[in-house]
Formats: sequence, C-alpha cells, structure tokens
Amino acid sequence: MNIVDQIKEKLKDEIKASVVKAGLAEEAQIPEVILELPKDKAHGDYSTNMAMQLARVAKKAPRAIAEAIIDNFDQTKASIDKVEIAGPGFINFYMNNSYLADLIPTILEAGDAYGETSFGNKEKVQVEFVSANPTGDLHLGHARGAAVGDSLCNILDKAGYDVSREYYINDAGNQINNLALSVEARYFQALGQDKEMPADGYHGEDIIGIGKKLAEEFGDKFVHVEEKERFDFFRTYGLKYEMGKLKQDLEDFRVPFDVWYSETSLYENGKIDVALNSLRENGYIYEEDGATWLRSMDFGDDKNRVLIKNDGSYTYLTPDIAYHKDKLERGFTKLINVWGADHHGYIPRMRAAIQALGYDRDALEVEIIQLVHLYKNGEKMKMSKRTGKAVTMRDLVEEVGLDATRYFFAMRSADTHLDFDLDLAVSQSNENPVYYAQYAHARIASILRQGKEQGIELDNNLDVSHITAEKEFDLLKKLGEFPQAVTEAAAKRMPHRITNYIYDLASTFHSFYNAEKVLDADNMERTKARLALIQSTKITLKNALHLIGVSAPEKM
RNA sequence: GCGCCUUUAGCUCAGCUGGAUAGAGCAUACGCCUUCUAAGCGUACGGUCAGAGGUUCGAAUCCUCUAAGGCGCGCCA
Repeated sequence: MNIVDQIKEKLKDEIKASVVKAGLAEEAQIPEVILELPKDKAHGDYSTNMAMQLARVAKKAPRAIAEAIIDNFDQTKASIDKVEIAGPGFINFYMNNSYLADLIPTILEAGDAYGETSFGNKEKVQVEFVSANPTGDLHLGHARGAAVGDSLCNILDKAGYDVSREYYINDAGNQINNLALSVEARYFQALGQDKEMPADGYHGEDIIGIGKKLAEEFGDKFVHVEEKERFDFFRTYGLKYEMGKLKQDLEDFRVPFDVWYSETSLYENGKIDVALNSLRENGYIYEEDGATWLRSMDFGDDKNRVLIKNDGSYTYLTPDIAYHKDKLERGFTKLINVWGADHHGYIPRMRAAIQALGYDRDALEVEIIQLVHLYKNGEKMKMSKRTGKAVTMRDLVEEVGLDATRYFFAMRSADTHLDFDLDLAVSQSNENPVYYAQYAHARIASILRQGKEQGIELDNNLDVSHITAEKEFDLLKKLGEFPQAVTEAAAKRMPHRITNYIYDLASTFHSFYNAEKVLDADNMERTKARLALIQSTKITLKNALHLIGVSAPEKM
C-alpha cells in the first residue's frame, strides 16, 4: 500500500469514528466511506458524501449531519489542514500535502515495478485474443483486437493477476482447405496457367505472393504431381507460411503470446471426443436430422446448436468447446476472450457449453471489440476480405507508425465504433496525442541529461521538504494515482483508462514545466528535489506507456 | 422480428461507486520562447448529455419505452 492509500484509509477510519462519536449511527449501519477526488480544486483534495448517505439512518438534514461529523473529527490523525461543509452536505478535506513528497523515494525505489498492485491476488487468468484465421493478412479489426488484448494483459499482469496470453490457431476447418486451393490457384496463375480461384477463396495479395514464390522455387513441378499430394503440400505450406507471417506481424506490433494453441491438436489428442462424451454423459446432447446437437437452450441460448454435421464433420463450435474445457482444466479460473463485434452472437452458446460441461458459466468473460472504419480524405474506405482490398495491419503501421497506432487503438473504449482517420493519424501534428505523451518523457530526459552535465547527481538521502509549489503537488498527486488507475483499468477491463491517465499525467507535467524551472544553480537543494520529482514522473510515464505498448523515447 | 453495441460542444472522444458549475483535444480568437525541447503553456468562445417517463436529497450515469446508426441471428468460421 502506498502513501496515498494509507492517507485515504486513515481519512476513512477517522470519518467513521466521527460518525460513531457523534452518535449518528451504529458502526454496522455506516455505509462504506466514499472518498472522491473533486473535479474542482476549490472543493479540496478529497470529499465525502457521508452526510447525505446517512440522512435516512440518522433522520437529520445532511448539512446538520456534516456539522456533527466535523465537530467530532480529529484533524491531526490524517494530515488535514482544513475541513469544510459545502453544497448539499459534502464534507471537503484540504490536506496538508507535504506527505505526498514521500512518494518520490517510493517511486524511485520501485522503478519499473511502480504501479504494481496485489489486486488480482495471483488469480490465474487466460486471455485469448486475435485468433485470426491463418488465411490472410491481419486487418484493421485484428489490429485493434491485438492492441486492446495486449494492453489488457499488461494491465492485468501489473495489477497482480497471473496472466496467460493465448492465440487459438484455426488450422483445422474448411477455411484451411480453401487456403490450399487458393494457393494452388495462385501457383498455377504464377506459371501463366489458367486456374480459377475456389468459390470461397482468399483473394489477398499475400496468397498471390505465395503462388509466385512457389513458382520460382519449384517451377512447374507441382503441375505434374498427383492432385491429393499437391493439395496436401499446398495446405501445409500455406499454413506454415501464413502462421509465420502472422507471428512476425504480431511480434512487430509488440504483441507477444505465451501459448499458440492449435485446433488440429484437439483432433489429434482426442480432446474433442472427451469433451463430446462429457456433454453426452451430462445429458445435453441429442441426435436429430442426422446431426448431433447441443441443448444450449437449456442454458439461455436462443437455439440449440449442431456439434456434428450430418456429413460427420464438426462445426466450428465443437473443437472450440474442447479448447475451453482444456483451458478450465489447466486451472484458469477466469477466461477472457477478446472477440470482434461480429462474433458477439456466439457468446451465449459458448457460455451454455461451459455450463453444460459442469463449469461456472461466468468463468468466461468476453470483451467485444467494435468495428473499425478507416477514413481517408474524409471518405470511408471500403473493406472487403473477399477482394483482398482490406487495409492490413502492416500497411497501417508502416503508414502511421507503431507507437501512434498502438496509442490510437488503446485510446478509445473498446465497445465504441472506431473511426480511424488516416490523414490525422499520419500527420505529425499535435493532433496526435501520442506525441504529447512521449514529448513529456523526452523533455524530462533532456533535463536530466543537462543536470548530469552540470554535475548534479541524485543522492539517496534526498530532502523532499523543498517540494512546496502548487504545480509540484499537482504532479505528485497525479503520480500517486497511478496504482489505482492500473487497478481500475484491470478490474473493469478497460485499457483506455490507462491512456486517459497517461494524457493527464503528461498534461500535469507540461503545466509544471511551464511554471517552474528545474535546474537552478542558485538553489541546489530545490534543484535536487525537483530532479527527483521529474525522475519519478519519467518512471511513471514510461511504465504507463509500456502498459499500452508505446515506447518512451529519450529524445524527440 | 429478436439480441448486443453506440448516441455528450462544429468534429473526434473522456466522464470512476449516482454527487457540487458535464470535461479534454481539434477547429476558432487572443496572449506566452535573450531562460531546462513551442510536438509545449495560458485565456476566451462553444452543451436541450438523442427524446419521453420513472427511481431519489441528487441522474449523462440506474430502470422502462421511443427514435437513429452499426453488428449479429448458418449443419460458415
């Protein structure tokens, strides 16, 4: 628990004590003390609505209750300068903020670890995201899912969860056969021969590339090979090629995975059969019209679902159920799936399946990523996977830059439709907030460099009592909020909270920078204290930026 | 038809557990570099929180209904 939390706890305890002392309510009747950070500075550093909450229990007017509370309040117990009653019955606390300076050594010592909390209690959480079919390039929607998923994992990790990041490889279904046929067609075409693309073929440029590559490497060798063998080769080759590209693209996007989970492996090790048997034993399976069905309606789905088609093959759902069963058997108590909006209808059946397997349906949580629309020259760009005209993640990063792309995706709440204005993101103007945040970091780095050149070193027994200016305390307060920002972003699964925090912190620093000078040869004590303050800011800013996969440059 | 998401300043979006006068950025207007990075800071302008009811000390926030836009509703994945 850091200094800020400690002060808040003291304040809460003293509020409760005052309520009891004033005879307003029994201890058990007191609701949890809510401390807010007032938006308006004139309302103090913290405020509570306790008096309003107690109005019913105490049968008194809120302002009278507030009077009674502060009459019994011991200010010395929580570093308080002044207490006031305001508005309908708010109690505003004005803190003696000198305690905040103690944050500096805490942050300097914690370094990269600053912001870590034990909120998650090491709970085993599995996050599955991206999981795009290996049949083409990653497009914008995947990029958003990758950015949000990765940021979420980083945040959960920081908040004390035990996180596994996983990618489910759909390497078994029909789409892979279509991939093989598409590769085959492109190969023939590269050789100048006529070959039509399959009806559900993949028209991406990457597949054309594979065809050319194979033609160059093998010439017309596969034209003369038997069809079955040829198909198998193209299937294996195409899959390997696509997966390799996919992994590279994600790595370049700063999105690492702990586990790449193959759908095919579920066929090979019999886990699908095990899952089906389990469902059957539990009595949630029946046969009809030559197919095998799951009674998902028993658990809130609006239809029952086919597991085995009348041609004997599985639907997409079946191996996925086996995969989720496997996740739970590996000891994860929370499964978070990050899905595109076009899959949201899939949630009830997956939840139902988990329940039918005998697990808690709420173990599965699905974060839906809404669609991304790309705008260029003020016009919406058409995106079609079929014609292969979709803008790929790689194109986007190349054009916009990695940091800006990651920041842009992390900036918005995932459940809103995102209009990605390409012209705006590409422009190196200050409209792009990533520069704003990075600039703050680079500015700090520059001051620290110059301090060093002037021979000013940070010593360990620094005296923080020279922190006295209002802008300094504003900055400290913001630094102290970081652990809570991480906790809240984790609890609510909202990475964009971190981006908001970053922006706030950068803004607070820029404001400080313009008001106060750090390096001052005439006041070496204060200079040292301020160097420590901005070093703390640098650490916090960098930690926060890394949570959303954005770099913190030393120079700009 | 049913389900999910969205609707807040001219534009793009925040808004925490229901809290005080709803906030940023961009755009517009005006200030601030002989001084640590002006990719910055400051001031001003800008609002029927889609609409209507309800809950209560108090609603952008919770509930119901309506409207608009998006997505989904396969023995596709």
